[in-house]
This record gives sequence, C-alpha cells and structure tokens, in this order.
Amino acid sequence: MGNRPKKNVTIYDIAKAANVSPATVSRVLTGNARVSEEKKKLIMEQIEMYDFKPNALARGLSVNKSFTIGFIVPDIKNQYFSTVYYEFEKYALKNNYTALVANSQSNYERESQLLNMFLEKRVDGIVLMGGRVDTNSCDKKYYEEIEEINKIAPVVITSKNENIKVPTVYLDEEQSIYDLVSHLKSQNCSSVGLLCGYDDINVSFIRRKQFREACKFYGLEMRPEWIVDGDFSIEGGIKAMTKLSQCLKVPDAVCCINDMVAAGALNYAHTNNIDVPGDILITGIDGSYICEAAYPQITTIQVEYESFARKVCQMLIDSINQTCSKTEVPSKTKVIVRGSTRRILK
Amino acid sequence: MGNRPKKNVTIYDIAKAANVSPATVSRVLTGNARVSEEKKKLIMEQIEMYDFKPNALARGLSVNKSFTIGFIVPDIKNQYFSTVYYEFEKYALKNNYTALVANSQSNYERESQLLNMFLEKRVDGIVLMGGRVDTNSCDKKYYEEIEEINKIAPVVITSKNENIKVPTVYLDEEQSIYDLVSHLKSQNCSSVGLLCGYDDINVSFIRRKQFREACKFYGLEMRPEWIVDGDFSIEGGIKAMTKLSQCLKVPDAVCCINDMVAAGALNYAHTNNIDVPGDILITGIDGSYICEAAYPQITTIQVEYESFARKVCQMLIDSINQTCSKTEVPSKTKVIVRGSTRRILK
DNA sequence: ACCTTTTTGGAAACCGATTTCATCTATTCG
DNA sequence: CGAATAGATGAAATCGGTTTCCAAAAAGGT
Repeated sequence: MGNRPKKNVTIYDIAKAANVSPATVSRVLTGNARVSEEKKKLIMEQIEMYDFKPNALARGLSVNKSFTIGFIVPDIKNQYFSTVYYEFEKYALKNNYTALVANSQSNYERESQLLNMFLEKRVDGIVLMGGRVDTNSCDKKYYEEIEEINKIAPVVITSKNENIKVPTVYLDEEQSIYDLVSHLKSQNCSSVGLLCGYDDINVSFIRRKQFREACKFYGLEMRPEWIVDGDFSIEGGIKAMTKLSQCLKVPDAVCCINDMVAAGALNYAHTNNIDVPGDILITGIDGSYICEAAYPQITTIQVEYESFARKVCQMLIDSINQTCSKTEVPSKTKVIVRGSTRRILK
Repeated sequence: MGNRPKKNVTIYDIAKAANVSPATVSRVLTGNARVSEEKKKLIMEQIEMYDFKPNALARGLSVNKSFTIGFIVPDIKNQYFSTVYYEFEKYALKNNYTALVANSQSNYERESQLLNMFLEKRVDGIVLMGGRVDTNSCDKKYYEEIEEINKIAPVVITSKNENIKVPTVYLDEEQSIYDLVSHLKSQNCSSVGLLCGYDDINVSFIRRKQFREACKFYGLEMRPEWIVDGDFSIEGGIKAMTKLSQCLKVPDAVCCINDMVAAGALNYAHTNNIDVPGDILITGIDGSYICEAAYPQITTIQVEYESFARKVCQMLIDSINQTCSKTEVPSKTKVIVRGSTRRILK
C-alpha cells in the first residue's frame, strides 16, 4: 500500500531493455507487422520480465478506439436488466470489449449526464435500455439527443418503438401473448385483467395493446376497469391488485407487465385468502428467479436472455464496425406454464 | 448513421475558434488556473457552439488518472451484488467516477483476465467481490495477484478474511446471527439446520461458525448431519432441503446462507406439504426482493445496502487519494422478521 | 556478380489533452 | 518614476502508445 506511486513501465522501457526501438515493440504488441522471430522472442521475454501492461489510454488515444461500451439501464437491481447485462458482458468480453454500467434511475437528466460522460470517455458504442428509448411522450429535445449519440453506434433494447430510429433489438412477444391467453382459456378462464404500466411507457403500451387483441381473438372478456396502472415493482403489484379487487366483478385471471408485479399480485392473493390458481390465475413476463421462488410458481413469458443479449452485442459490434445492415432485430420469447395458472390436471 | 466518422472536435479547434492557445482552453476546462473573464466567456461560447467534449483518454494519459473503477462480482444476476453495485454507482457518480462492471463467474482464470484488462485500462481502483477474496483455499499465486493489484487502490468486500490484507469492507453479521437464533428460540424452536456453502468459501465458513456458536449459546440443537452443503441458488436450496429431509430426525428450523437458498427451501416445503412456519421455520440472509415475493415472506438478515456501498465507495476513493487509514470497515446488518418464522401471535 | 524485390526495423510525427516555463502586461510600492 | 510583483497567456514538452515513411539488409532472379 505504501509503495503505490511506482512508475508504470512503458513501451520505451521494454524497447531499451530489449535493445530495439519502441516501434518494434509496438509491432509485436499489435501483431500487425512482421517482426523477426529472434527479436520477437527477446521482446516477449522483457514484457514478461517487467510484467508490462500496455496503457490502454495511450493506445485508445492513438487509434481512436477504446474497446469499451457504455451500458445504461434503468435499474440493475431489476433482474431483467441484470440478466441481459450478464449475458451481454459474456459475449462482449469474447470480443475484447469491457462495459461501463450505469443506472439511469429512469431519470432523463441523469441519463443525459451519463451519456455525456460516456461520450467523453470515448466509448465505442452504447447500449441503452429504458428511459427515453422506452417512452412515447418525452421531449423532442431528448429524441434529438438520441439522434446525436447515434453517431457513435448505439443499440437500443426495447419493445418496438416507432418514434426512434436507431438500431434496435426488441422482444418479439406478440405470439407469446397470444399463446398465453390461449393457455388461460384452456384453464377455463373467461375474463382477464391487466396490471400494467402507464401508456406513455412504450413497453406498457405495446403489451397492453397485444393483450387486448389476444383476448378479443380468443373471446375473453377484458373490461376497461380491469386494466390497472402501476409501476414495475412488487409493491406496485400489490397496490394494483388491491385496486382491481375493488371492482364489482373481478376477472378470473390477471396478466402482469412483469414478474415482479406478478409476485406482488400473488402476495396480495395470499394475504387475502384468494386461492391461486383456484380463484384466480396470475401470469408475469420476463422469466426471472422470482417466478420459481414464489408459490405457486409463476407462469411467465420467458425471455431467451442468452440469444437476446448475443444479438444486442453482435448488432453493436457490427454498428461499431459499420457493417450493420439491420435496423430492427426481433428476439424470441416463449410461454412457460407453471403452477400459478395450472388449474386442470392433465 | 451514415455520417459516423465525423472527426471529433478537439481543444485545438476550440482554441483556434476562440483565438487563444490550447493551454488557455485547457485552463478553463480544468479550472485550476486563472483566465480573464473575457476570454473565459469567449471560450465557453465556442465549447457550446461546437458541442465540444474533451477526450477523457487524452486527459487520462496526461494526468495519469482515468476516473474509472473496475468492479468485479461473481454474478450480477444475484440481487445481492446488483444492489451493492446500484448503490455504489450512485455514490461513485457523485464523485465523478464511472465503473467497468464484470462478472467473474467465480472463475479464477476469468477473474485474472478481468483484473488484467482493468489494469491495462488504468482504472483508478478496483472493487472485488467473491472469487479469490472470498476463499480460504485458493492457490498462493492468486493471493499474490491480489497483493499485486493492491498497488492500485483495491477495496474488497467480503466477510472477514484473515488471509487477505487489503482494505476491506465486510458485513458485520455476528450480532444479527445471534439475534436471529434468539428469535427462533422465541418461536418455540429447539433445533436448527444449516443450508450452507462449502467451507472453503470464506463467507460460508464464517456464517457457519457463527450460527454454531449462537445455537450453542441459546441451547438449540444443531446436529452435524443438519449442516448441508450446497451452492447459493434456488436450485441449491431445493437440493439441500431434499437431502436434509432424509435425516432420521429433522430440525424445526433451517437457516440458509442466503435468500435464494431460503426460497428454494421454501419451495421444497410447499411441494412436499410441509407447513411453513407451522412445521418448520426458514430464514435467509441478504434482504432481497425474493423475501417479499415468497409466501410466506421470508425472515432474513438485512444488509443496509446504501450505507454498505457508501462505505465501500468512500474507502476506495480514500485509497485512491492515499488518505485511507482504515484497513477494515464493518457494515451493519439487522434481522427482519417475516412470516416464515412467525409462529406465535403477539 | 549485379539489379530488383521483399523483409525488417528505426526516426519521427501523431493522437488530444495538461502543465511547466517564460514572456509580456498591468499593478503596486517605496 | 523606476523597480518589484502579480496576473494572464502562449510555446513547447509531456503522457505512452501507433503508424507512416524511409533506409538498410536479405533474398531472389538472370
């Protein structure tokens, strides 16, 4: 601890020690020019000896590339985001990228601040989840900011969003939502409620629309008063469920915007002696641990995180290399049926 | 998208536009030298006009400081780690630091690779959770690597670990474990089992020891065969519980190494018609969402994430600035009693 | 043996900031 | 009123790599 300010060894030190020029050392470092085996060996030895670690800042400055990526999420505590990041990072590392991670806390000002810091740090690309890329109603100025950062290879993860034109990977949930509703019907369910976010959040808007269509298609009733606003938390689920249960008639299934809300709904059911799945069916979206931890375990629409994140990373790298042709890539989801909707024994 | 390779504007461009020298621009940028109000205004205008963002790589190279921190966790999907990071990042940003986050996947080689990348990127400090800082039996070589990175201000988060001498923030759980066991006793519990990790993981080792002592202190029985190894996952909890229930006599409480395992144990109970808390009490450690999502909600030892992470960040910054005097800082925890152990109505 | 082509490796410029040093101007003081 | 001091600014060196350009050496062809 006391000896911290020990000077870093540089490429010049290695050059001197190996009796060659810095240029030659650099050549063996980058590997993009021929160097005689003899000198190469000598240089490698010295690198080893001195435990030389090339300064990535200097390199980045020189070649104008940092091999780092900025990754912005609303809230890394949310397991949906942390799982996407986990898988993303796996793939990024294979390509020698490392990521700066920051939480926007769904706050536009903070998001701006973060974007700015990332730009100063000369990240090669940006992954943006939530916030202004997942809204239907934010200020024009903010959209312009996105266009702006579009100059440095951003990839955005969201549900489909017409308002934004940057490379996007989105969850393709439509089919799954139909499947889910069909499954509910098969369990003798005839009416469904929705615990959902606000309409100005894009993902809420889309999922709500798709649920409505699917219910209509399968002939399940969905009264307007059964569509309850809320946030994306357990707490929000409990509150929404409380509100829902004040309706004169109550639906016999509730579909939730994500697993946390579903867990909240389930929790409400437990404390109010409502039997799940006997009295009411509950479903989530995402496929997080929480579904398995709850009892009964929660039926959900499972994101295939591994392939989802790989697509994001691939698209980002392609964008960085200017070889990205696609602008929208869908990622599959599938329904996983668990106890919270299993009424009929097979 | 098409116009990506637009050249970045530099301090020279601004200097030229404002009719001053780059030095002067730099002075207003850093603010550590006087510049006449007149020129300052002129320069600011140009910075605004050009939307100039100083190149942090160049700056970092020049002042030998990157304002980035390397943050290594075993698995960001685990809510314990993501919450610590969330709070950490909040505090770090206030101090103008940004963090590279990587998952070691509890794999030593990967951890080494990551440390190396971070060193090359000249991070100002490193936060290391899990992996070799939380083991009692890893190779001497790996400990040396820690000593090595010790040169660049690391802070390590772990349970107390005698083997490692770097600045450490650790969870002070001893009192909480006593409190927890005392609470179990108050619920007419007379014997407890432990679903725990392996002994060579430091945190398992410590918690196991403390639980043993607390049980002895309060006169609760804890048979060796009730201490079941396992990992830190829901799956692990289910398996461990399965194993435990094959014992001739079964304890009337199980304390789990973390909340995930507790959720697994609870899940096992549900599917096997064991009543919680009627037949058996279950407790976790960490205080994650999962405790509230489960039913009954799980009694746990709650980490005070906000203050925990703040301590980590403060200690790291102090280390960076060479003003860190402490080598070990404890962080408080407290018991939160919930349904999974509430047998007696008050 | 001589000329051409290919390898190899060094000198020096460059990336974009900061900072030291020196200069010049303006102010203060005896 | 001249000397001393303070304040503002520019020139140039520096951080540690990469890369271009060129020269020397080696290899190949006739």
